[in-house]
Amino acid sequence: MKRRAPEAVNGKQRLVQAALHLCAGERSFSSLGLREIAREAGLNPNTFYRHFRDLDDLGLAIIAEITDDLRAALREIRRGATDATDAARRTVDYYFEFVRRHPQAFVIGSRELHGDSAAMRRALRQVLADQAADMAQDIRVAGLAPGLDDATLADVTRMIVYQMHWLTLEYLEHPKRRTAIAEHAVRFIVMLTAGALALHATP
Amino acid sequence: MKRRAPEAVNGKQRLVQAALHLCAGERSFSSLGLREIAREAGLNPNTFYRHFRDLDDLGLAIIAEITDDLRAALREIRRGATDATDAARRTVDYYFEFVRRHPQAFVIGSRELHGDSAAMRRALRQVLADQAADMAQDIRVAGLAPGLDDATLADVTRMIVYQMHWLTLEYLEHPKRRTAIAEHAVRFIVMLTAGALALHATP
DNA sequence: TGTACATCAGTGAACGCGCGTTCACTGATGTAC
DNA sequence: TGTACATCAGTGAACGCGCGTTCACTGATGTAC
Repeated sequence: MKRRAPEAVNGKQRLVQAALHLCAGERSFSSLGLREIAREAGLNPNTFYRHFRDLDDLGLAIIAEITDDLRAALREIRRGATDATDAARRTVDYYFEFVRRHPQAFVIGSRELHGDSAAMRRALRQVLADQAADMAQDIRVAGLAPGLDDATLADVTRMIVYQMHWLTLEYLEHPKRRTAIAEHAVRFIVMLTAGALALHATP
Repeated sequence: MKRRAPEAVNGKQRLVQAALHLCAGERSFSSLGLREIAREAGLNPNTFYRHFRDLDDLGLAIIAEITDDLRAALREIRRGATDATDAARRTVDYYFEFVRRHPQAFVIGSRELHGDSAAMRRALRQVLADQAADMAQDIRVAGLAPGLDDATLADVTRMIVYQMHWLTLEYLEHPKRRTAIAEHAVRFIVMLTAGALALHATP
C-alpha cells in the first residue's frame, strides 16, 4: 500500500485507533509497544515515527483529543441546572453518555492516571484538577451550595472528581450494572454535598 | 556467594525487598522485569525461579504479606471507638501510620489496582471489598450510624475505601502535605456519613 | 498548461539489546541409619 | 559419632524472540514558475 488510497484513512488516525483498540480489553496503554500498535494498524513500524515522537506523544494526543470537548460540554450542562440534585443528575448522566461514546479513551485515561508514563500521569491529573475547579466555579456561580466556604467547596469537588474516576472504570467494566452505577454516583454527590452543608454552612 | 552466609538474608526476602525498592520511585510493579529484580537483589536471574513461579506470584506475595496485618489492626481500632467522628479519626490515623511503615507496599498496591496484571488487580479489589465489608460490619456492631439501612451503609463504606485509595497515593507522594491529607480524609468520612444520615436515616 | 522540485507518508532491511526461560551443574545443610 | 544420601538455594552459559531505532529508498501529492 504505497499509494495514498482515498478510502484508506489517515495513517495517524489508524495508529490512534489501533492503540485504542488494543486497550479496549484489559491491556494498559503503557504496556503497548510501538511495533505492536503499528502491526495492529497494518503499518510498518517505522511509519509510527512519521506521526509521533514516541509512545507518550501518542498517549497525550489521545487525552487531548477528548478532554476539551468533555470539559466544555460539562460546563454547559451545569450552567443550566436549577438545584444541586438536578445538577448532579444531569452532569452524571451526560458524563456517562460521553464515557459510552468514547469507552476506550476513558479506560486508558483512568488506568494511566496511576500508570507508568510520567507525562500521561501529569496530563491526566491536570485534567482532573481542571474538572474539579470548573465544578467548584459552576456551583458557586449558579448558587447551588449557598453558604459553603471556598475551601470546603474545593474539597468537595475534588472528592467528587476522584470518586468519578473509580466509577468510570466500574461503569466500563460492568455494562449490566450501568444504571446502578450512575445512580450510585448521583447518591454520592448528593450525600457529600448534604454532609458538607450540614457541617460547614454559614447561616 | 555460594555459601549460605549467616548474614545474608533469605534470597526470597531479598527479591521481595528488591522489587519494593525498585517501585519506591515512580515505577509500577508490572513494569519490572524478572532479570531487573534479580539484578537489584544481587542474585542470578535463575534464582528467581527457586522462589516464585513468575512475577505475578511475587506481586501476590507482597500483597498477602501486608493485608492481613492491616485488616486485623483496623478492626481492632474501630471496635474501641465511641462515636463516628472518633472512629474516623482513629482509623485514619492508624491507617496512615501503617502506610508510613510500609510505603512501598502501599504504592505498589495503589498503582496495581488498575495495573496490567489481572491476578494482582483481582487480589487488590478483593482487599478493598473486604475492607469495606469490615467497616460496614464494625459500624453496625458499634452502633455508630444508627438508623442507616444496610444498602446505604454498604454504599458509604465502599465510597470511603475508594477515596482512601486515592488519598494513600497522595499521602505517599507529598510528604509535606501529610497532615492536611489525613485531615482531608477525616473530613471526607464525616461529611459523607453526615450526608447519609441526613438523607437516609429512618427515625 | 507543463514541468521541475519539495514535501511527506510510507516501505523493508538491519542493528544491538535486554528479556524470560531452560539446562546442567555446585556445594552447603538436614536427615536416616 | 560417622557416613551416605536427599534437598535445596544458588550459579553460568546459552536459546530464541520481540523490541525500539536507524538507514536509505519510493512514489504520490502539492506548489512555483
